[in-house]
Amino acid sequence: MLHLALEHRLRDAVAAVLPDAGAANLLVRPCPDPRFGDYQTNALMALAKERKMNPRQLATQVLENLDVRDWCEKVEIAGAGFLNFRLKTSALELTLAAAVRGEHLFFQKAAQPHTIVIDFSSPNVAKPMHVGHIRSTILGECLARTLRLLGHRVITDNHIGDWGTQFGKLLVGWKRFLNRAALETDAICEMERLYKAVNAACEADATVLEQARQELVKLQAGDVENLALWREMIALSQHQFDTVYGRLGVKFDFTFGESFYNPRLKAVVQDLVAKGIARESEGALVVFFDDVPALKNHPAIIQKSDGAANYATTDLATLAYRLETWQPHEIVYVTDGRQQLHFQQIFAAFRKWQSAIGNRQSAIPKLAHVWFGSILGEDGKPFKTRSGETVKLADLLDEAEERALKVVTEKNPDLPEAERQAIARVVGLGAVKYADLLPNRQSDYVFSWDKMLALNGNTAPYLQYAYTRIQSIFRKGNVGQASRLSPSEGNGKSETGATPVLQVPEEIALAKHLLNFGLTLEAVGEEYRPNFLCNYLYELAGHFTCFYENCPVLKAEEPQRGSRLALCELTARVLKQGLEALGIETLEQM
RNA sequence: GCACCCGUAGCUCAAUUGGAUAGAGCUUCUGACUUCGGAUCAGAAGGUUGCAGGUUCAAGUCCUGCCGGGUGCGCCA
Repeated sequence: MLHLALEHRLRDAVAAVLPDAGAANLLVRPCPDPRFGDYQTNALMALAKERKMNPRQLATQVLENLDVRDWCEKVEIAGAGFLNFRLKTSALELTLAAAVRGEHLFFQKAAQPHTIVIDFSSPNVAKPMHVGHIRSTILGECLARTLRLLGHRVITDNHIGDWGTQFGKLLVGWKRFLNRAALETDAICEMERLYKAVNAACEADATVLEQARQELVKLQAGDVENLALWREMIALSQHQFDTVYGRLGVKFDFTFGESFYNPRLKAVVQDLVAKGIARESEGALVVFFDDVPALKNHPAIIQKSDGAANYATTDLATLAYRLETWQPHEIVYVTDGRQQLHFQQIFAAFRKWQSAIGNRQSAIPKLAHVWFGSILGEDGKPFKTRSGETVKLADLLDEAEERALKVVTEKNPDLPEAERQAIARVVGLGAVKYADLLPNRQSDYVFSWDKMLALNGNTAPYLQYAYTRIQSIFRKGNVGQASRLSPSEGNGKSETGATPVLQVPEEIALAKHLLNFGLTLEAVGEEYRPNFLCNYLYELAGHFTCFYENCPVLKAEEPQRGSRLALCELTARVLKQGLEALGIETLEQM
């Protein structure tokens, strides 16, 4: 929070010394070690180097023009040219007091809100959602929530796989092997069975394969019966998606599947050819990237030699649609890392296309492929069930809740069963999500029930527990909801409406960490890395427990009691808000 | 063969434009007032960041080579 103010003043000071210096890299970040101070900037060293200046001398000059007396003790020059800032306790108290009054929760909305399209989850019709969809879904949802929290206009779009060659086989299966009763019991399971049955039949009998082709051609030609069946398959699948998303708390603004873009594909291909971006090669229409070294040997096919479009065509049409419909600043794709080459091609082709159209550089959105690694089993190989099948997402969530219920029952056997189940749902789902968000997204991670449901260590239950302990203080102290913080009050009348007065090191450390919530949210949004937020919240919980161990709240005398209650309240609100950004719920007790 | 990603403590993972003495958890060991919830906390132990060079005031991070692992590579998505 205050780092922004410091940054602002730093820019002024640098501008006074070096009027032509760019401000973009003049960042103020938390110190890695509290002994150096609370915040630092190392930007002056880079700046000095650029201009072949003596870094400490530059630091001295900047310091002469730097006025941060409102917030900081004496600023120090250290090492090769760091500036170290140490916050005044009074500045901390003022910032906390503003938060108590509900003026902010340690973050600021973006000064210039962006429109950001996020494409994630993307399951396939007629197939069960499985673990392969979990990271995309959870990461995408978290990014959407975080960016919205920061004030951006976020548009989530589920690009489901509702078109393609598999429907030929599915239609054959539907017409020949459909078991209506099974379809009503478990539609996805039945459709999966049909697909497998036809696949097997195709291998045994080539005429079945031919039938599948014909059904596909009929579907593509708009055959009424096939279209109706196809729509039914989508509707049944959507029902499954909705169930899973409902459990996960995931919502989409739009679900424009691949088929949505069918009517646009021809025009896209024609335009790419007309603009000289795609050309014929071996019967197909292909985009070559001679000017992009990494893609020199990887051209993209946008129309197969049989005249059909493929996924590259659909993705380009999708980009064009999003651009003309929403004029976004950014379009973000959350998929696994294996699609890196594909998205490089799509992005490169799209840029060529846009500049050929004559779109100005500034009108072309930033395109980001937010990719992630695989989920592995404890044996280090792709995560599968014991029998070697992919793990269905619904089963995984069931198991998470079951395992959480066991733990809850063990810890709290006296709670009524319904309550234990409600807790188990929040704890179990939170654990799964957190386990997915905590690792750096680009690394593969090993799936472990024991680790994610562990009650200590860097896990969701630990954070949820920290939250419930705070709530417990309020219950015990009879500090009801009504008398607690709300944006409209905070005139000091209520017990927690008191202005925090920071006296002991644990209070100060906790307060300083609260201030960095916004910095963390911004980093998550800029780097698309929710693990920054996970680690921030874990550290926050750590600072809180340290405070909790050393600073009695309810037993303290006024005004310290009110001040500490306010610290508790602010911590609880940041924990709740942070977990909410991760898509994880909190509980009053567990 | 080419391209991309990864290699950090016994294990699982962090490390914010390259930034100061590489941090957590698990495990092990030692402790903590009938405790505002012990589902907790404090402390200890654990490292030549795969190897060898290079750039830099500063390298886990950038460059080159090598070793080991994963993934992808024109008509699937």
